[in-house]
Amino acid sequence: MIVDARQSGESARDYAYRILKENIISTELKPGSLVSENETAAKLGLSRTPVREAIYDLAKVSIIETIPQKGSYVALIDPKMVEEARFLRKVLDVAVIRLACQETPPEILEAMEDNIDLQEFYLSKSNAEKIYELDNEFHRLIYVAAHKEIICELKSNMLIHFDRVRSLSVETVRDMKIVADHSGMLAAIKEHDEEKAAALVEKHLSRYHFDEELIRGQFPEYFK
Amino acid sequence: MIVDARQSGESARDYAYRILKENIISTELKPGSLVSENETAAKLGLSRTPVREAIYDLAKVSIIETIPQKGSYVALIDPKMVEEARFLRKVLDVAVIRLACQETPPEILEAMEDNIDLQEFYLSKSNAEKIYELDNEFHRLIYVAAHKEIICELKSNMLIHFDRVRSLSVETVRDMKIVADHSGMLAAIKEHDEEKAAALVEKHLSRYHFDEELIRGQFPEYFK
DNA sequence: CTAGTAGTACTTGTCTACAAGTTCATTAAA
DNA sequence: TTTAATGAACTTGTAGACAAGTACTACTAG
Repeated sequence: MIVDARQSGESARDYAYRILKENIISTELKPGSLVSENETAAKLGLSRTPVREAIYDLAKVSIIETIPQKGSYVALIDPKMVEEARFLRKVLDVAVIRLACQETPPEILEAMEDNIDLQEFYLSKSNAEKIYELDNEFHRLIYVAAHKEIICELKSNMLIHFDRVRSLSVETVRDMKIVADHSGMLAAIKEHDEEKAAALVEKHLSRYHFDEELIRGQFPEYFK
Repeated sequence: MIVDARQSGESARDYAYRILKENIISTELKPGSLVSENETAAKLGLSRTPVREAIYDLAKVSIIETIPQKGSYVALIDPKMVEEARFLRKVLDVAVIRLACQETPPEILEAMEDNIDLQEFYLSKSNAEKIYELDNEFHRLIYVAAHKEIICELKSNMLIHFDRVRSLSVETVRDMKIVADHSGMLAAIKEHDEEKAAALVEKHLSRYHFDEELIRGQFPEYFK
């Protein structure tokens, strides 16, 4: 497990959650592997309690399976679960961008513009990790514009299933297109064009296609 | 706080979660009131650990607010949060019933029929509580038909905001209509009529209108 | 009488110990 | 050799103690 330092102001629970989530998405913690509360606590320099709470959070969206008195395991990749995550994202993203088209405060529009500028900057630097972060933040801004922050939070937990298979896919020229998609979405929001925005979101999400057969061929032992 | 007995097979955490949720929805635990981990643990005959976990779950959907070293409080009724819950329910219910219209296994259709029969039975007995349970179960069956069980679970957590204001509203002749709505939905699913089903869901949800001004007038101190 | 301070009684955050169950390897008996 | 029993080493579930911070009360000094 890759453990980077605890950020200042981060509670033990949040720290454990962040590290576990990162390691599950990157499959540094392999699907099916045991995540012991004690072992994790030792690695993070914490006690069991906050680690346990973080594991429980992850278990709530079925990305970790806890069997009483036996152990907590990173869930195998379950195409049904990936589909649930994809579905949730699509349905909510479309519904929320429609709201954002109706009204988005100028300061959010500015934040979106700044975000896209940064995306283009890191695109020129080929910094995929930064683009990933900015991508998430851009979509979160749409939820903020629609006053749906809690829903955004719920969605992001479920998205772990999605992000994990995404991290297993070899993607090359995708970043350029997604930055362009974001520009299009911002334009649609400014123009109050719901239909255009909704169509863009659908197209955008289709870029994160999950080629199950390909990944299953490469990592058959990761699948349910 | 009203505490009924722990069900067999129910973990301490689930028990604490269930009791807290019921008391928050019924406003037996009043908005703004303190929910002490120690006090709750004592009342339920548990230790702090499972109670703490339950409180944390509720805090994740902002129905409880925990202030470090100060206390955990039942959230005041926040119209924004009620709206987020209503929005989540509407968007997901519509999307999911569309899927169910495409294909629903016969055993689920049977379960839906049985459920509606029971609703009609309890309607004749004027048993509102049983109808409430069957209502929830009916909608859950739609999610099962669409293979979206986890999403249903996520939704139900958020719905606490919605159910709480619902429990504050005096509703009289609503039950008859909602049972009829359910029959209509089942028919639409059988006929694979997505548009009809979606329209019915929208109409159905409009019956749970939240008359903010009325409730605010009655319980101003419950509001944010 | 007022202002400030110390103390008390709470709160949550974290840690540690113990209870109870599972798994697996080792050992002894058939 | 095979099989069954036993115990050790794990796991999570729960409980309770301590740390640290907040709020309020009562007392003391001016």
